[in-house]
Amino acid sequence: MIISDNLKIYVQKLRSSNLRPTKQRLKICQFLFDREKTFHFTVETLNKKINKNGASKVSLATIYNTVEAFTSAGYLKEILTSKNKSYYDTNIKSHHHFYDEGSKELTDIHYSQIQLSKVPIPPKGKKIKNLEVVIRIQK
Amino acid sequence: MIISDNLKIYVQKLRSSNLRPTKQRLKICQFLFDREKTFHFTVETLNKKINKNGASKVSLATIYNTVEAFTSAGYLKEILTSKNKSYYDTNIKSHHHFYDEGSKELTDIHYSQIQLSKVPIPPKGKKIKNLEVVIRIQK
DNA sequence: TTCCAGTTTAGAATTATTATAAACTAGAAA
DNA sequence: TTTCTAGTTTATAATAATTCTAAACTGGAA
Repeated sequence: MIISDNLKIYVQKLRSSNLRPTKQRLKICQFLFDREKTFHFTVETLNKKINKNGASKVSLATIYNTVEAFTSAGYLKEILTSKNKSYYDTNIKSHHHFYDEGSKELTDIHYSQIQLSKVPIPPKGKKIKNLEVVIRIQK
Repeated sequence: MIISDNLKIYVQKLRSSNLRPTKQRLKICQFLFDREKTFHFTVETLNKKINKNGASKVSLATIYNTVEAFTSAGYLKEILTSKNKSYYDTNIKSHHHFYDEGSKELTDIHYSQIQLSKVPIPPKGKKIKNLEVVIRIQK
């Protein structure tokens, strides 16, 4: 699934967000973003995949720190679920999800697949940051 | 905020779901459902409120068991958030939420306030159980 | 080359939830 | 009413996810 070596791009990207391009962050960048399809994950799954067969390990704490930093920087998006675990998505564009209650799997719904014809006005002094739809499905 | 003593109604309601109407369950029913406005809570907040000034305490384990039982029975609805904590809502009707990222508070959005003009077809063999919109707001 | 703020790390601490197993109780049946 | 038992409650232990801590490490400016 790895497309190409976008290392220089990642270095720039990280610098532009005041994140030092460390070995660990670049490794995680390559794993997350060098792919065609978007990727859904939890810290647990990311940790397993990153440290599967690597010579040098990335610590769990760093995985947590990095995911948090990338989310704040806008490179990742947190997904809403009812599980007590954080889910992330490499697709940061406005889009929605199917959540399969049986398999507990998330699938993207392209933003064009859902159209809202009416949206409420936010409370005074607040503005809308984003709008997410989760459609729970079952057999 | 307590409206009236609906004890008999709760006894019937619980029986109809094969839940014995125990002291603890009835106490929780009265607290949750004897009110005009709907109520958002976590197990933590519910535990505090139920045990605030009561002569007899309801154990935390029972709060968990009861909330789980009431959710399965359809008396409560789990709310989708990005926090690692379960949120529940006494409003089980189809409706949506504002989630204030600053105060971390949830506000109901009546279902009529949001209108969808296009909804995707679920994957084969699956059907839609529900559809929830969360609008994140900030200053 | 030096230096230091930013980063990584292992492990401890914390928080939310689930599991366990003994004691209790609602309510059917005697 | 009393007896009996499956369902329920409870304190506590166990587990799981995340955050904290503080010591060691490092990118990159000077």
